[in-house]
Formats: sequence, C-alpha cells, structure tokens
Amino acid sequence: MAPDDSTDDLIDGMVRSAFQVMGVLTRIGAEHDLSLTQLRVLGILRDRQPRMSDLSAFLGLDKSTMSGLIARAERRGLLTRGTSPEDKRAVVVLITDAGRELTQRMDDDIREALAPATGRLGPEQREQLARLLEPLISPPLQATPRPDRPVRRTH
Amino acid sequence: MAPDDSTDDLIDGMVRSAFQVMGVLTRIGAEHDLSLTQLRVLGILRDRQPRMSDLSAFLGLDKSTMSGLIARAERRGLLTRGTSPEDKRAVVVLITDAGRELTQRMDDDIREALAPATGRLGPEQREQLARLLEPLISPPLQATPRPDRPVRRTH
DNA sequence: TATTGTTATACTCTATAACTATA
DNA sequence: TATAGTTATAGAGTATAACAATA
Repeated sequence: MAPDDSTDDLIDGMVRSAFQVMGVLTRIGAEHDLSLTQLRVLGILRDRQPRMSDLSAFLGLDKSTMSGLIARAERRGLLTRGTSPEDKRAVVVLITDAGRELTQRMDDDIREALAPATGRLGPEQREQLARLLEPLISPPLQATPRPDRPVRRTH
Repeated sequence: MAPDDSTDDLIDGMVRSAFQVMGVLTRIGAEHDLSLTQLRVLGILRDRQPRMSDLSAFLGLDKSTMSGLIARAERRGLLTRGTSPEDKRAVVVLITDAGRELTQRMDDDIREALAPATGRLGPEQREQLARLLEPLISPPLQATPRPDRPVRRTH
C-alpha cells in the first residue's frame, strides 16, 4: 500500500492521544487501587451482566486471567458471581452497589482530569471530533438482559 | 461544573478509541514478545537518548520499574545503557540497530492493523481528525542531542 | 544533603497446562 | 467430545524501602 501522509498523521495523533487517555485512566484507577483492566471491567458491568467467557473474549484475555481479576474484585465487594440459569457451566458477573458507586466516582474524576484537554476545543469542535471518532470505534460488547434505560457506553 | 453533552460524548469516544488503539498495540507488541510499555519505550528511543529519570518521569513509572524494564530489553539486545559525560550518576538509554529494526517492523504492523479503521474516513476527514486531536495532546518528551533529521513522533 | 540509579521484596497481571463439571 | 470455568505455576510489570555513588 502506498504511504499516505493523512493516514500517518492521523495514526500518530490517535496513538499519542490513546497513551494520554490511558495515562489518565491508569492514574485514576490507581488512586482507587484498581488496575486499568479492573477499571474497564467495572465500566462494562455498569449496564451488562456478561459471562466470564464474554469478558475474556471482549478484553482479549485468557479465561484464567479473568478468574483472578474477578476473584480479586469480588473479594473487595465490587462485584459478585452468579450462575446462569440456562447453562449451569456458565458464571455471570454482576456489579454491586459499592462497585457502581466507585465507578461513578471514577467517571467523574476522568471527566475532570480530561477537562483541560477537551476544553481546548469549542463545543462545535468537540461535537465534530466525536463524530469523526465514531466510525473508527468497534461495536461494544453485546448488551445482555436488562437495558432498562438508555445508557452511555464507555466500553 | 455544569454537565455538557458535547464533552461527555467526546470523552466516550476518546476512551473507547483509546482502548481500541491500545488493544492493537498490545497485540502487536505481544507478537514480538514486548509489553505495551516496552513497545512505547522503543518508540521514544527512536529519536532520543533520555536518561532513566527522564523515562520514568515521562512514563509515570517508578525508577525501580524502569530499571527492570530496561534491563530486560537490554538483555534482548534492543537497547544499551551508557553513562552520561556530564553527570556520572546518570544512565542514558540508547536504542540498538536491532531495536530500531524491530520498532520499524512494528510500526508497519500498527499502520496495517489500523488501516481498516482509518480507511473508514476519507483523506479530508483524516486530516481534519488529526488536526482536532492535536490540541488535546501533551507535548512529547523533550528531544535530546541528535535530531539530525525531522522525525515523526508517536510519543 | 539531595539526586540518580540498582537491588530486594511483595503483589498484581498475564498465559499455559491440567483439572472438574456441564452440554 | 467440546465448552465454561478454576487452580497451579511461572514470568513480567509495578511500587516501596533500603542502599551505593555522585552532585
């Protein structure tokens, strides 16, 4: 494929902004003793009740890695494990009230931490940027049973 | 601060695209037995010779963490450590030819992996998106001695 | 005294392999 | 047999604390 400056510049910007966003998420997670992966899991659980295998597939992690991750978060009371009625082998993961509160708090922190950056753009530019990013983003993990209300998805 | 839909939507998009980009970088690093952090370090070293303390400050990692990271990469022949002439306490980190080649190869892989996404935009949209991302990105690590030629910075 | 870096230690994250239970 | 999940194990990533060398 022929080199393309517009693509190269865009990838540079995407990679650099990605590292910057990850830095913020890592720091805010750490302030609450959560790894980036755990923070992400909680974000996913906000509006879904996936099975262990759904999570490991979506996150690209081995199922044994998920077992440890979920076990540590469960020990802290941030989520619980339940068995699926349809398939007795399956384990569904559910966020607890404590997990939901912590997630909301971190979400506020994230918005605050990124405000200096997003504030460098005007409202129209922000909307334009959000619109341009949309086609680049893969669809999130399929929603499960209870989408009682419209939800904002960060994952 | 008052809630702002344009900011919320933008942050959602930035976080989601960041996770997607990190997924690509993690996978490509793993294909070459490199962690995300090591891949990032090599990217930084392409056009700079920072000291250990520069790296740990820029990456937000403890100096002891850097020692281990750099030691493992050095053992693999991807970089070397040298002492600074100005400050005998300081250790400067330099990429090797092997490290440079590997970095170039991964860079190609990254562009290829992201092509399906970036290709969903036209050339003008790509330029526009790159322009909008620019103000959001913090300045990279200060360049050191040998900027012999203009370089593209992903870090 | 302060700064730069390394080492020892401990815990988390991660994958591989072996296992149990269910489909 | 195949799939879902856990456990044991090992290596990498990370921070804290204690240390040596230089400023």
